[in-house]
Amino acid sequence: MKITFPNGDVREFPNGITGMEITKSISERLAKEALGIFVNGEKKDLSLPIQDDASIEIVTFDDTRGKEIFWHSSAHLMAEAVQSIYPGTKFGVGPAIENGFYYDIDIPGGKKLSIDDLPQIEKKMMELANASLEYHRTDVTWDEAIEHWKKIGDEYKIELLEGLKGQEISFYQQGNFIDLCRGSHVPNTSHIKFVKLLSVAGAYWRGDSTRSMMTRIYGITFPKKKMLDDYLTMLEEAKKRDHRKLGKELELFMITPAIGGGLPVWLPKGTTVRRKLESFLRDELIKRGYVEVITPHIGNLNLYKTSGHYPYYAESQFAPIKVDDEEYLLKPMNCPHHHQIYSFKPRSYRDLPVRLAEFGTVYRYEQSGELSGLSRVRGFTQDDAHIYCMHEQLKDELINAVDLTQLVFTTFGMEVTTRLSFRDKTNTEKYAGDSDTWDKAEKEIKEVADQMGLKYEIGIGEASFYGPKIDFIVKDAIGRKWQLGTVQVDYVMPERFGLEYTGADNQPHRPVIIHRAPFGSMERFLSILIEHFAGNFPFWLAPVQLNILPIGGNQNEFAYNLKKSFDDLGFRTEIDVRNEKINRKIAESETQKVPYAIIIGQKEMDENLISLREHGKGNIGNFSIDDATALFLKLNQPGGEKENI
RNA sequence: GCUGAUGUAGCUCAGAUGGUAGAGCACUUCCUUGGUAAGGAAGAGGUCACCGGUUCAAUCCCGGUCAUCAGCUCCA
Repeated sequence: MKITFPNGDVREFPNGITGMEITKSISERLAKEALGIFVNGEKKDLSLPIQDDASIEIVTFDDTRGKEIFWHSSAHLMAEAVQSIYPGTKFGVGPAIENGFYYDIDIPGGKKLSIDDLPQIEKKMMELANASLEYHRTDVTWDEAIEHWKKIGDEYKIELLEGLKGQEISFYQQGNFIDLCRGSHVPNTSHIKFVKLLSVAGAYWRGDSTRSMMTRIYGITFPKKKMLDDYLTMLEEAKKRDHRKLGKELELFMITPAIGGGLPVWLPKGTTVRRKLESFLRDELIKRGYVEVITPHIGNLNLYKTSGHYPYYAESQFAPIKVDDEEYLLKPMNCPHHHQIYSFKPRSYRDLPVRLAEFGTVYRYEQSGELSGLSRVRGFTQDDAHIYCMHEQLKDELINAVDLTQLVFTTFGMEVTTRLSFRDKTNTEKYAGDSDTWDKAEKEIKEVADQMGLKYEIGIGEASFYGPKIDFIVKDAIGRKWQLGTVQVDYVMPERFGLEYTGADNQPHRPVIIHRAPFGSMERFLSILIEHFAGNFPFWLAPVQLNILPIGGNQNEFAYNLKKSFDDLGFRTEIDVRNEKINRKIAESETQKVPYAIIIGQKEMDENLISLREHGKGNIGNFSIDDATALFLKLNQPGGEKENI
């Protein structure tokens, strides 16, 4: 039979040869490192005989698909270790994930693991790995399978099997551990050389909060020690970027139970950064024909009944406030207020689009377990806007809104993924509006995305209740994904609020609304931005831009005059005239991540120069005050740091 | 909200089997006037998260609350 390799080579092999035998014929080294084989694109075990002409691809740990097989096998290995330490443990699911694997387990007697139990499991895993146990596949009938798991009494596996009726069923066994599994797996456990179990946490069975809580163990394994060490170092480095840590160290924000969990308070330095972001965006809004509005933090409950938000999200809102005979809600979003502004006066087709923008603070009662730094909070400010337009204008407006969002991400050099968030058609309860309108809106969004050449994934069930969205998603320092920017199409609210404009035909028409927020939430955006820059803000955003450090008392007057001239130009300048050595002043300036330290000694005074020290770089030499000022002025523009200096 | 863990000085963390606690940094004062990442000394600073219970005695043991962390669920 003919076997085709990824590079196009075709070689002849006897029928029934296994993947491993082919691998060995290529090289001993590859045979050692091979973890799996793709036969005609299908993932298979290397031990499986190949019967017919096929194209094959052998994967190692260098390949993402190889890692997936490796970590999936590691999950089985961990399960075996757990089973041997805690006999009678029942197993849920144990897949490979982006970085490593997990297994959901249920230990008899309701025992819950803690992080202290993990080293013991790791040790057992290494023991089993060293025993070089083969992963052996057995194809079974559904009846055989169900009988096996009933005998063991693992209701989780039984439930999984119920969903697999009529499909091919296979077991995998290594050592004493048998699992219901589709495969494939690495040849034997000896490939798994280094293991680190990272955390243990609860996880609902089948992700359903009404069902039992299992124990989930997260872990990662590698074939080489250096890989594990590098990964752990990377985790450590990531922790240093954590915005909650940097927020404290750089005095950007605080969260205190004295005010309330999930209610961040912006300290002076954090406020500076936030205001700079706001004015950056405000400048863009003006260029793009938005007008700014301001609306109150609370609104009559009836507004939210009209919009439908109140019934949809009653659980996650702060309780209404009763005043006299009326009830008010801390506003959970800005839209209904903006709709009132739209309705303030009759609108003509000539007025459209109307683009109302507001940095609007909203309050949502998020579940306590969800609160996290600035990323998930109960009070936050959206860079919100609502665009009311005619249907003919919709696509252009969507393009403009997406373009603005992209400008934000490119300005900061952030990596984003784009998701078209569509409804889940099977969940009719969740969505307002009729199905045809939804189809139309989703089609329009997709057309815009395609027209703009966006690379996107489609998220079924991710739409909001009133319409589909284009969402922009980024990862934080420790790899968690967060939605930032969003652009949404809404045919529902114009209907509910009876919004109208008079057309050229002198007849009333319904506008379409675009909800959009390029940053999303200022809080969440800042959290990502802090981590993105690891606290090293570009000059134009830095809370303190220039730190003037006189070497001795004789230079203080010169330094103060210098500070004043920089202050007058609008730079954020600090001066350190403490009776301290210059090394200490520099060290503290570096720790605070101030972009430039300006060092003034007798030499500089004599020559009327300043010595510049760039954060993270060190001394960059002496400059005339004019040259330095020109540099700072250039850097003070958004994106200015990207120009070569 | 759920599972598990954690909560000691402004920050980062030690600590004792139950007898009211300690370091480094920061802070205050004094000495040091210094050239590109932390000079020296002294001092001050704590209801050991909060509320109950057990005990002669609780920061430590038990229960509850709040907050934080990891994850699950949720996210207009």
